[in-house]
Amino acid sequence: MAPTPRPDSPVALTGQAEDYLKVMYHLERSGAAAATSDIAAELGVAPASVSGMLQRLARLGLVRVERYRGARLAPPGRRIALQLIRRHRIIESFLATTLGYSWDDVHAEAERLEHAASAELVERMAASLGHPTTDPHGAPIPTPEGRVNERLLRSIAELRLNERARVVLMRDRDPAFLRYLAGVGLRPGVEITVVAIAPFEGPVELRVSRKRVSIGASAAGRVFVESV
Amino acid sequence: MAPTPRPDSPVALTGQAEDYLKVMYHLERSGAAAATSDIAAELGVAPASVSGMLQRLARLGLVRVERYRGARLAPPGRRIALQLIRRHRIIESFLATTLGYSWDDVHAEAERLEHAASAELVERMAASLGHPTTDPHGAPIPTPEGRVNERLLRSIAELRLNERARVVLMRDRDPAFLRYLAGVGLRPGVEITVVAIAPFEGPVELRVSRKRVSIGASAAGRVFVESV
DNA sequence: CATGAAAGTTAGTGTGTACTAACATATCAA
DNA sequence: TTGATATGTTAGTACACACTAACTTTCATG
Repeated sequence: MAPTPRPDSPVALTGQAEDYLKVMYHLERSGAAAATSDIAAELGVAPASVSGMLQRLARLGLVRVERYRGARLAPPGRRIALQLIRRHRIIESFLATTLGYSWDDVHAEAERLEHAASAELVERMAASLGHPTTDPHGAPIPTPEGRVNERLLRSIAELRLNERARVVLMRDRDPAFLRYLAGVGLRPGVEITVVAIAPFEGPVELRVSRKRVSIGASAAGRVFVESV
Repeated sequence: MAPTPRPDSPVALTGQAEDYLKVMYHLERSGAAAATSDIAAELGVAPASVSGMLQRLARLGLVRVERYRGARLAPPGRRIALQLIRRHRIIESFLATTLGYSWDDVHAEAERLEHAASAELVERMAASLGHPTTDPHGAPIPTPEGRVNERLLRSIAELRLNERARVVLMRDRDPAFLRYLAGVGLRPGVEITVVAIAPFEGPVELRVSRKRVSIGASAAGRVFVESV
């Protein structure tokens, strides 16, 4: 028996396979194909495992792999990823609203429940929340069919002076780097404003939740944001 | 990596292994050791698969197997089973109470969620329900530590005239038989009263939710009930 | 543009969980 | 007591998913 698929999923995927699709969706938001090593870092598995899974997903028509240069979601894979993201965001909202979870705690719980919850459960949760279209971080919740209107992703390095934006993801696998970013307040969901840009690939100065922060140009190139 | 265990489980078991323990718990309630074929029928797997899993669970100290004559839960296995049953019953109650599920629909959903929900989530649900000690069918909800006060299980054939009892489980693998029982109203949770007992292994007449039902002695021996 | 580092893939292996087919044990009935 | 039947186990296989080690491709840079 395959490991407990949900009854309503179109193609019966395991939770692991779903996670690969979700991670790929997030990685692709910055425009490029999802790199094997980025997927691996995001999921905490070895790159070799990613190669294997991508082949399985390609066989199912969910992703398109270009050997040695990353993979992109095929439309059916993208739909599944978006439905998973819908589940995730609605479950998070529900747990926080109805069960008094703090916003830091919901993520891990939602991460597991999103693979077990049926479409019906998610829709009941959505209904009890009044069918929200964004989660409390402002991230849009895809429709049940898997449509979203997500804004263009750019890196901080591409922003203009005084521009405001919301941090969406970090494109880096180094935990020390991620800790550094979190330490200065750069976490997904946070709003920033560009206060100054030094010339010649110099540092970018930001306002991050009322504090001034200066980060190097290369760090700025790895933190992705969307317009607000 | 092991397939996504919950962070709080004492021994990190997969959802499948947990299901075996749960089914064994229910089967053992009628006193005898759980038979390989009964576990197989309950889980919808081949008996050979059960033999294999029982060996793995025995290695973990969760069950004690007597070759060719069934298996029983060891105390740690029983504790895990009871915690799973707690999860299940609280999740069912929560879905029905808070999200408007009907009592027929909750089972399948809870069946999947019970493996994904953390102890914290279950306790939050329990708190929001006012820490119930029985589910709406009257079945007792084990404590978080895995204690219950379950009444003795007997078959309908062992009941006395006019005795009332609640159906708990059917000890049979034949789907046609199970359909027949469901057809006459004999389903887990239903209350029955013995109205007449024919002598010489004759049929037993019952009142099942306001209707009179007569079942054969051998069928009566396979439907297990608890006192109310 | 050659080359070495970084990134990706393949090969081989292990574990969990399932299956079927073949064999072993238990049990009931003659 | 001895079979026949029901029940249970082993052996061999498959698939999903992970790993490490070894190999290949890409790409940046001297």
